[in-house]
Amino acid sequence: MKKEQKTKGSTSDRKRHDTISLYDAIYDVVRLVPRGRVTSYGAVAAAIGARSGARVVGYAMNLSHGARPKVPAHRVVNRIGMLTGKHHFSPPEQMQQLLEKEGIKVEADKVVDFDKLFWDPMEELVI
DNA sequence: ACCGTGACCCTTA
DNA sequence: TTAAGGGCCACGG
Repeated sequence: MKKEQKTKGSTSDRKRHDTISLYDAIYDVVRLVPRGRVTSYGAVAAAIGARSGARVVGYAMNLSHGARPKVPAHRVVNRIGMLTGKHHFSPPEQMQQLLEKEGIKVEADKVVDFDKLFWDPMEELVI
């Protein structure tokens, strides 16, 4: 895959993931999301310590289309519980369908009781 | 190597 | 209260 191109010697310890890619960490965290629960992009970003922000997480999700094992991108929503990425699914309704299949209710492209169903990866990482 | 784009989030008016 | 703008980083062309 990607090798470390150290053109600059002063990389310092900015990245904690030298051997693995940032995307791998993101996928791993997302895969940790239990069935029937949801999380947010910001939570994942914070979990991996990516100050890059939630934006990169969303971008990673976009590439997770062909990631193996399958990445439950449908369980990842924005911080208000809105299905911002639904439009990117094969059929846009697919995301909502998958959520409903897991017992999650969705209304107006928003996860019902998002606050209760919210799953913070950080809590699991602490253990 | 530079520029534009993006499944976001936070601060300020 | 709602609305708007800026900022952050990574990837593709």
